[in-house]
Amino acid sequence: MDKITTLQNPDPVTAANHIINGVLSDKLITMQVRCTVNYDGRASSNIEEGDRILIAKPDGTLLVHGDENYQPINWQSSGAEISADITQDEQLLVTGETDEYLGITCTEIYQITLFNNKDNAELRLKGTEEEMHNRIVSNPDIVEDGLTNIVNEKQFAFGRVDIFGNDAEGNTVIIEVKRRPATRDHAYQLYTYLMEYEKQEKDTNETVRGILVAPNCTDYIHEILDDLGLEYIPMQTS
Amino acid sequence: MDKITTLQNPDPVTAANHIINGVLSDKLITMQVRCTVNYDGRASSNIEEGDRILIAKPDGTLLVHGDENYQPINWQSSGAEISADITQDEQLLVTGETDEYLGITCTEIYQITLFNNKDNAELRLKGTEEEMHNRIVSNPDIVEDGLTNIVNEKQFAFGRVDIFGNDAEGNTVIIEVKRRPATRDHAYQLYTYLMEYEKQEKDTNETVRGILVAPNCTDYIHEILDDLGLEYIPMQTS
DNA sequence: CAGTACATCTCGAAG
DNA sequence: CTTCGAGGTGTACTG
Repeated sequence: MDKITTLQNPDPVTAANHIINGVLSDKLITMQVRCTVNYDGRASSNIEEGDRILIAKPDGTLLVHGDENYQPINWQSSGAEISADITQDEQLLVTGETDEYLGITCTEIYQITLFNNKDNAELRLKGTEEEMHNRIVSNPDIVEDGLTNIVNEKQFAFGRVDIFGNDAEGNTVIIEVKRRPATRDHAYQLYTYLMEYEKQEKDTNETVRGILVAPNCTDYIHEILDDLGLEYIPMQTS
Repeated sequence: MDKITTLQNPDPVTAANHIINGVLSDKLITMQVRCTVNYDGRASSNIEEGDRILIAKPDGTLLVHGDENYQPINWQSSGAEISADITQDEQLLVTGETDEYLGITCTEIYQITLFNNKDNAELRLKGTEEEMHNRIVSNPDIVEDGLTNIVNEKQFAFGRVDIFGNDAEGNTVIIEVKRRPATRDHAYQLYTYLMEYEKQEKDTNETVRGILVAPNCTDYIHEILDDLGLEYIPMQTS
């Protein structure tokens, strides 16, 4: 069978049949069309007529891409039931339905491509937060010399601490790890852990330190950390 | 000029010229190819050979879509410089570069489509957080009877409080509004505001309450709010 | 330009 | 099945 089946400027009925064909045989479908789009679900929207690219995937993903931006202008996530019909005024209507509705009414159909694709490869990604955790746990000295009793992902009533342990002086250390430059929210999260730990878990005479580990930190965020009595240690993702 | 220009099974050199042509004339480019993908930037990744769809937009967006999921398996956001070249072993290499690098090496080129699209339509979306703010400010009773001195977006040294005011007993009220179900981060944010307000702003005898307004809240989040001495008020987006 | 917060977030993993 | 948290999050808006 051919990898590619392409129709150019089909009439709506031929187009609908072609699409249904592609959906039934698990093809990756791409269309260049002029269309209006209506969405109703978690939010609702509709868009005026324009030229767009549609992608329908065998897993039920339906994307409407315009001429700019990473994001589709409208979409249905995987799991939708994709179908094609003819409206009363003889136009192609492509729909993706779950409990939400996405309808694409096509006034012009420039091209439809069915792609009989094969893709078994898997993506391997490096530089994740998990990797940073592992590096710290296996060698805590990269955060600070003398850290001991390291526990990864320690659960408390108030939340789950990324890395928990003691410093060289025996003080309790709560470490929050981020793979992105530090933000206010990161500071708030660590601060809340510190306060709640002190309220719920702290022994008398126990001193608790909060350390934010991230690849970067602006002066502004550093001030917030200072205000909140927290420390910052830089660490790259890889 | 034609809306659509399509090449099927071009040789790599013809393909590269066609792509460069499309980029220079601001076309929306779609390709069906067999390729490997390498990414290096905020993270890094590579993925083995497989059949995929490429989309290159005139704003510099470059998407590599597989046969499942809303998300591309790899991409470059708008602003990238898209180009096409021939490798030493005579293969088509499509790249998108900013300070990050995305390289797509094509071992098979099934089809390339240039789409001379026109899209001036705008999307209108309903159900935002701003709407919720407005509803509360114009009628605070929907949060709680007797709220007064309501200030929207009040700025403090420690951050910007969504809604600030007094309750019927004259206590200070800090309200954080979310249009989505409450999360841990929302609780931590509000808690930090409360603590910092008490530390920096509170008069003697002043009592401060923190209220999280959101359309929904799980038991787990409600426990966290309870632990932190915060309140939750449900409110729908529309 | 950085900082901030929303999003029809998506998506995978864990409980 | 829901819940939770990360993501190369992207995106718009404010100062």
